[in-house]
Amino acid sequence: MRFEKIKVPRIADTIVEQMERLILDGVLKPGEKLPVERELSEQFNVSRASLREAIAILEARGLISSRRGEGTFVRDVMATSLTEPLQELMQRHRGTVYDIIELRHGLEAVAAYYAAQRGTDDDRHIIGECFARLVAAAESGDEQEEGEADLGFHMAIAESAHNFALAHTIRSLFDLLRQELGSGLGRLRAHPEKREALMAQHAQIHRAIIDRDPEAARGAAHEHMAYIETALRELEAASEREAHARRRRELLDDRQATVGA
Amino acid sequence: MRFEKIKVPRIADTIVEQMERLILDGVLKPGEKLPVERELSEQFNVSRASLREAIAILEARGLISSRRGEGTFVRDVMATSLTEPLQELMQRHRGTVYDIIELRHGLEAVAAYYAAQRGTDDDRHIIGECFARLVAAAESGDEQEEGEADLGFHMAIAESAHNFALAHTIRSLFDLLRQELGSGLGRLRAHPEKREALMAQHAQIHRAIIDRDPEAARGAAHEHMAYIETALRELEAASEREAHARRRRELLDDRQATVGA
DNA sequence: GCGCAGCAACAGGTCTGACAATTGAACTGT
DNA sequence: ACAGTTCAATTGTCAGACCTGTTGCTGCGC
Repeated sequence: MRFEKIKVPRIADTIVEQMERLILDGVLKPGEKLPVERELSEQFNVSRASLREAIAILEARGLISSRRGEGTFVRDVMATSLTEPLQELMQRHRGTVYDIIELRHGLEAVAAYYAAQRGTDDDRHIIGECFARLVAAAESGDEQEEGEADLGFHMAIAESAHNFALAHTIRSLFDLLRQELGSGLGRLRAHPEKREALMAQHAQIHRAIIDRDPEAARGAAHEHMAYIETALRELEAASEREAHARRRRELLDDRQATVGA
Repeated sequence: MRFEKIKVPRIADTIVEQMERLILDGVLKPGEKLPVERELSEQFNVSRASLREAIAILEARGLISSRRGEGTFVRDVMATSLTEPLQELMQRHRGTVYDIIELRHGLEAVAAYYAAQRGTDDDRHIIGECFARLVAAAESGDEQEEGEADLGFHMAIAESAHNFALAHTIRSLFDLLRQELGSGLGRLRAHPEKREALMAQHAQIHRAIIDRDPEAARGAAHEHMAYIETALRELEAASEREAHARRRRELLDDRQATVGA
């Protein structure tokens, strides 16, 4: 006979559940101030330590926010993105995106190599169609469509390598990068000369695979990813400089205003 | 004049950030048991209450999980997105082992390259120790130990590449291969000349990384994996031929027996 | 009345030490 | 060898204290 293992929920979790319910049901409205911790712990009949753990969890989920000296407040719960833990982790730590791009760098090169080596006629046909879609999207100027077509093109290559594990891994990397990379690549494509460089690289990869030239395909994929990596880094550095300059200008304006007055 | 509001981060948040970093960097490996709370709070020089809030947050984010009476453990954040579907895939399709080896082929080359390029002194020291362990295991003749030491050596290289995505992907591949590949590599090492070839390749990779020669490291890793791939395929073909010959002989024996009777 | 310094109450943040509940392993008697 | 018991380890919970930032009041001088 099988019995469920008895679970003894922690007090903090129970409190979190209750308060989550209250917030989601709208009993606790956004912006509202919660009772003070000491009072709450009395109402729940738990120690303040347990209550504080519950608050820490709720704050981690973005449902409430507490400020020392002021109190604890209910936040707007619009952003209840139920993303995977890893994605949240990546958003909090800058630089992890480059780790993934770097990994993709290596994998794309391998995928292009094998796609050129053992892709079938069907594979090449599909890759050709994806490439045509990418070109069309680029000419139409539809940002969204272009991004999707880009991913589709690379995915078609990965599939053509005829390696389950490789295709699967590349696909998961895409999933991880979809939001992060989307905006970055969008800004990248805003520069005409960079946009053309990307398209030229895509064409080169396409050509090499159609020509069944594994080495050339690998080289082209390598160049493509290297270009993306450095271009994104430059972009980030540029926007950083911009922010810095803006801060300086604001400071200067303030000073002049003071002198003028 | 505009000044940034000075922020006083809570202790718990600081701890969370540090531990997340450790998990990303692979210092805290999936499944690993953390030090007990009292010891941790001592190391961080904070009270146990603050540490527990940090733990509660990390648990809410799905990065760790703690069980009363047992301890606190690091969860596998990559598992959901990388390993899980791959495992199903492997069980459904036979012969995907070579796909995975091929994938590993590409990953190991990249890992060796970056390990040589940006491995720290500590990293090289660890790799050296793992290599020594591997050599010792090979001389002692302990099959089990040699297999583990082999994986440990490669894992040390992967971690020295300082790319969390790469390290975690290779780790999950090892988990997949551990059962499947163990026997294959064991039979491979049964042949003295192949065993020596593998060891020579390991030594070459080791040397290249210690010498900080990325290209050489990548080349050595490439050769190593290519050798394993072809050797395993030959081994399989050989045992296939053997089985075929045996079937033929059995068939022949049966016929003779029939004639005799 | 107005502006301001100082002060006090308040609220979250941290620390300490203790005890409770649970688990896994060591131990012990048979 | 095995079943049952004990025990140490570890997280969970509690109570109380003190620290630190925030708010707003109060009283003073003008």
